[in-house]
Amino acid sequence: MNQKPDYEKELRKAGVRITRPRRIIIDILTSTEDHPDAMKIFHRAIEIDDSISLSTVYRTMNLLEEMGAIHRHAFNGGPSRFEQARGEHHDHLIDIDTGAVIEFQSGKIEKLQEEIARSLGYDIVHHRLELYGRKTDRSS
Amino acid sequence: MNQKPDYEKELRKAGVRITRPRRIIIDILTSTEDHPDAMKIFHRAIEIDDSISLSTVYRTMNLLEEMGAIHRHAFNGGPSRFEQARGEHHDHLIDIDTGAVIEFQSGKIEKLQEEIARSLGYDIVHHRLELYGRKTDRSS
DNA sequence: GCGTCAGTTGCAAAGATTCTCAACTGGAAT
DNA sequence: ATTCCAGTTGAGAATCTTTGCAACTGACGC
Repeated sequence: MNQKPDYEKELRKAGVRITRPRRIIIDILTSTEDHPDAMKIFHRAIEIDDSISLSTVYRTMNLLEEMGAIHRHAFNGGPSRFEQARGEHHDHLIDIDTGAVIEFQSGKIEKLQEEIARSLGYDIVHHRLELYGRKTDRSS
Repeated sequence: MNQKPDYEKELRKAGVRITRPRRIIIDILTSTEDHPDAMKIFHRAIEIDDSISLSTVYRTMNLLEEMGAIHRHAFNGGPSRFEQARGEHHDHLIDIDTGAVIEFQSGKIEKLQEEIARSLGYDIVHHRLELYGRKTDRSS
């Protein structure tokens, strides 16, 4: 139900090695529906291979984030939580009151970003757009 | 040369107290041109009042960020760095290779964001748009 | 298959950030 | 000016994340 992009191919293309810890961590990310934090990923990982270290989880998260394969969210000071960037790129609207994450996408915005970067002499490698909002109040 | 918004008035309006530590920290932020991290702000603060704690610096950063008075940047795993949100709102293009921060603004993008949030039933409180890019390669 | 070497890992330690809680303090009301 | 109390603070503990380094291991060429 959930498309699993071929991260291994992408990783190899990016010049990084496919190691056992990375394979396990990627499997965990591609097969979950929630937004686990590093510690949660670590616990799930050591059930499969108890030699994996928390450092490696963090390092892999940073690696995948830079590649644009996952997104990182931080709610009110808590630890970062991660989510697979499956399929189309999307951005996030975070509910300030509940921490809920709503995904959306806008080709128009993406296009504008490209234009802006180009005019400044840059190529966009990745980007982060987060809207922090509150449910429109219709009562009171 | 650098407009200093009346944060005290804004703070009071938001229902938070104007305390001595906060006044000092805000002064530091409004009178610097760089993007200091929490430790740097802390060191500058204790020169003025050596009773200020690092906790308070962090707490004040979070407070001001939520109010939209400052922006937070995080480069390749390093500590967060802060910047006064002076005048017009602007977004950031971060040079992946050097960590340089280029500011820009786009009314079009802002407007699109509003539209998207409204269509999802939200009012935007604040937002973060960061483009991570690399200088367009004209040689090679 | 075997050797090689740069990329990767685990561990421990350091660094960054948040949290707990008792003591303190703005500022509103009097 | 004095009182009062919710918001704030400092100190240190706890939590989260990155880093240094020696040992290990993919991937490539032979």
